[in-house]
Amino acid sequence: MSLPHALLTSLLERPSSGLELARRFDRSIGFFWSATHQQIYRELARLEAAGWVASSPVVDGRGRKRLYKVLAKGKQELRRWVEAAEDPRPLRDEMMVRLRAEAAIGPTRLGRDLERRAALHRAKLATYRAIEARDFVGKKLSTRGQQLQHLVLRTGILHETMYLEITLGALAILDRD
Amino acid sequence: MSLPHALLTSLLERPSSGLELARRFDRSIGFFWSATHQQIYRELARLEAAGWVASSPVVDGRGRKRLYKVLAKGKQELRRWVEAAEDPRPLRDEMMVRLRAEAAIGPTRLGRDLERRAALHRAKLATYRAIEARDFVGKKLSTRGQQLQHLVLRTGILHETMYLEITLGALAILDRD
DNA sequence: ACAACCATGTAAGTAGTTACATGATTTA
DNA sequence: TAAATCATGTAACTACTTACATGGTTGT
Repeated sequence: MSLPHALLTSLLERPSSGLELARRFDRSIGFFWSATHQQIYRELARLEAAGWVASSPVVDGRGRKRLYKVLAKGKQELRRWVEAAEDPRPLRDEMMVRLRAEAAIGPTRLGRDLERRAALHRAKLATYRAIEARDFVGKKLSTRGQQLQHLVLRTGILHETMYLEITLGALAILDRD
Repeated sequence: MSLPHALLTSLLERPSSGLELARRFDRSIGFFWSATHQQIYRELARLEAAGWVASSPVVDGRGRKRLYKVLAKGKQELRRWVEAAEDPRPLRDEMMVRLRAEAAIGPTRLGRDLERRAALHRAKLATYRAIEARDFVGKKLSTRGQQLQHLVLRTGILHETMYLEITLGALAILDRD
């Protein structure tokens, strides 16, 4: 159950409205834990009911806009969750299932989709590298927080690099026929 | 929606009962798409209702045991699914959320759980490497199917190697204080 | 006035998890 | 005959997705 804690983290970094959170999720934290605006609104209501955040209407904002802030109880809960032991969720990779299926019934036209996906991996990689160049390259004496944020970004880069290689490896095997 | 197709693949490799499938899922395909026996029984009933598999009672087996086989329509559906274009599911990594939270509110005792997880990654890695040594090392002239299966296994090895490194990297940052 | 956008939400459905239930067969 | 194991299921719940609804604000 990471979404409530992802929201708490994001709100600690900057108090926001639901839609602002949804938009920030399309970048930063959302790269590792995505959520739609429906999920976010529902979860914000739960966080408020639990006494972890408080909201107030924004007077100069449009319509029903509300600003959410983390309360002390919310920060406590976030700390509890960060320190709690939890097993990693088992790997779920649909493409591995497709590759085993192709091994059983192939040859198929799986290659077309693999090429499309290679392009997607390259695009994500370019995005991550641009963020790294902008925020982290050439800056020394970084704080603990910055080093951790850099590590998270490098995880994304390694992940995409690895899956790009796997995709190209699969294409090489399929093209051999 | 990969579970029905993972089951079709596994049943193509060998016709089985629900429990046998559940057990095979703890090894092989289950490394990439895990499922409990409850899910598997429910899904087998759906596959049969859709006319993709057929089942018959096993006379010498115990109790209500049934053997499931893939029908021609099921094989067709599997081929359709393998060839269909589908975007990769967005990355979901709870630990990345925890690392960002720790960057915001740290220091915490996250390190204890990171060490526990490093051990889990090492154990998975040892399992995968043992399978690789048993099934793939030193065998040449492998078929297309064997090459694909090896690629799937190597993906698992790369994945665990990478997350082990990330975990150790996070520990190095946290231990600096 | 009207389109485009901002902001929050409801409703319905699917996938997956957790806990429990049932009966049959083998083994000690 | 009791315990362990095999085999299949039901029930209740949570997380997530997809489609749609509602009303306010800004720009033309």
